[in-house]
Amino acid sequence: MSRILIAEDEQRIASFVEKGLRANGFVTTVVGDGDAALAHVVAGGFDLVVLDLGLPRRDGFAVLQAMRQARVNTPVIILTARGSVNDTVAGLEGGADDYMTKPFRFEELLARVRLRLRPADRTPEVTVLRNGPVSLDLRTRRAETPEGMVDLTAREFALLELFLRHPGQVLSREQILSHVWGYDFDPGSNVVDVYVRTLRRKIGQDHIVTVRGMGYRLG
Amino acid sequence: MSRILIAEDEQRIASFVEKGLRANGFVTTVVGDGDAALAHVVAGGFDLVVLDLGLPRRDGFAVLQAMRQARVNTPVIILTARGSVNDTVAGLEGGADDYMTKPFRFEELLARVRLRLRPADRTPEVTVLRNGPVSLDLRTRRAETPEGMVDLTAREFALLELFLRHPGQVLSREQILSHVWGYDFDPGSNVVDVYVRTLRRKIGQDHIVTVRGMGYRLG
DNA sequence: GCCGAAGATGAGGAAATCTTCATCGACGGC
DNA sequence: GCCGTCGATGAAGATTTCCTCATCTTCGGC
Repeated sequence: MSRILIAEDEQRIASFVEKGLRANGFVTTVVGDGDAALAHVVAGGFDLVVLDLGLPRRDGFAVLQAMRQARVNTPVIILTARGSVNDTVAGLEGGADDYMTKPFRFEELLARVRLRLRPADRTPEVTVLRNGPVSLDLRTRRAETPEGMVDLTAREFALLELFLRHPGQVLSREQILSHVWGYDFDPGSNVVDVYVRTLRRKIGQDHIVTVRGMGYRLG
Repeated sequence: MSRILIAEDEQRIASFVEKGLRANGFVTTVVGDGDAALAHVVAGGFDLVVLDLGLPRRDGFAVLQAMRQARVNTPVIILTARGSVNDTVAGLEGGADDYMTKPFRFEELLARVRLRLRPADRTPEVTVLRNGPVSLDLRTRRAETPEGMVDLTAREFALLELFLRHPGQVLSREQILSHVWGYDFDPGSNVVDVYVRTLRRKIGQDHIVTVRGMGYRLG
C-alpha cells in the first residue's frame, strides 16, 4: 500500500492521524519538525505528505517551497488552524494539493488522501458501498435496504459510510467518535449511541449489531 | 440520446418533467393514462419510464405488473405522493428501480434518470464538474476556485451543480426555482437571489453573471 | 439627471439537524 | 434472582441551514 509522511508536532494529532491511516492499510512515518520533514521527502519513497503549517524549526510553507524547488512532486495535504484562511490560500498557491482546517474529522482526511493517491494507483473511484443487504450511494447520499430507500443527514451518512468501509469489524465508540466527529470531541458523550439509533430506525434494526462492552459492528 | 416515456396525468407535473428532460437532451413522450402507458412501453423503443402511480384507467402498479409479466425490462422510476410509504415499498418490490415522492426537485429526478440509464450507455460516472476556474466535486460536495476550496450547504451545492451542468446558458429564476427547489415552490420568492449571493460570497463574485431581466449565467 | 424597475443585501424568524441529558430497560456476574 | 453496568430511548436545548421580508443600490429609459 501507499506510504505517507506525517509532519506534525502536536503529539495528539500526529498519533490520531497515524493510527487512522494505518488502520486503513497505509504505511506511515511521523516527523515532528520541518527539517526532518524536508529531509524525508527529498530522500523519496513517500506517495503523499500530510503537512502541518505550524511546524518548529522550519514551518510548513518553507518545507513546501523547498520541496517544490527540489522538483519533488509528491502530493501534499496541508493541515492548518481554522480561521487562518490566508494561510490556506497561500498554501494552495504554494503548491499544496488540498487542505484541512483543524479540528477535522478523520474520515474527511481519509477521503482526501484517497483522492490524491488515486491518480497514481489507477484504481477507479468507488461510488457505491455495499455490504449484504445494505448499500450506500456516495454521490446521492442515499441508502438502500430491504426496507426501501432512505435519505440520510450528514452525520448519519458519515456514520454509515464508516461502517460500510469496515464491514464485520467491531468499532469502539471512541474509534467512531474520532472518525466521524473529530479528534477533539468530548469522549464522554453518547452521540454515537444516539446516531446508531437513528440509523437503525432508517435502515432497519438488524444491520448494526451491538457488541456489549466493545462497540458496534455491521452485518 | 435516450428516449423516455412519461406516464403522468397531472398536466402541470407532466410538462415540468418533460421540459426539464428535453432541456437535458432526452427525447420524451408523455401519456396521460395507464392503458396508453402500457401500450407504448410494450411497443418498445423507450430506454426508461417515469411512471406516476395515480394514473386513470389503469394505475401505475397495474402497468408495472403487466410490463414485467410481458418481460419488458425497461427501467422504471415511480412517482408517488409523499407519505404513501407502503406504495413505495410495494412499488420497488413490484419491479420498479427507483422512486420519487412528490413534490420533488427536478434535479433529483434527473440524477436518478442518469443513474438508471448509465449501465446501458456505458458512460462512466462524472464525479467532478468543471467550468473554467470553478470546479465541483460531486462526491465531497466541495467547490474549488482560485480563491480556495469551500464546503457548500445542500442548497448551495444543488445550485452550483445546476450552473455547472449548463455553463454559459442564461437560467431564469423560474428555471432555477423549479430545478433546485421543486415545481410547487412559490414563484414570488427571492430565494434564488439570496442563494446566488451566498454562492458568490463563497466561490467569488465573478463567476456567476447577472443578466438583467433574464436571470443568471455561469462563466 | 430623474424615475421606475430589477437586483443586492442584511437581518430575523422558521425549520431541520445535531448534541446533551435524564431515565428506562437489558444483560451478565455473583 | 439481585445488583451494577452498559446500552436504548425520548425529549429538550443548541446550532446550523433555510427562507422571507424590508430596505438599499444599480441599471437603463427618458
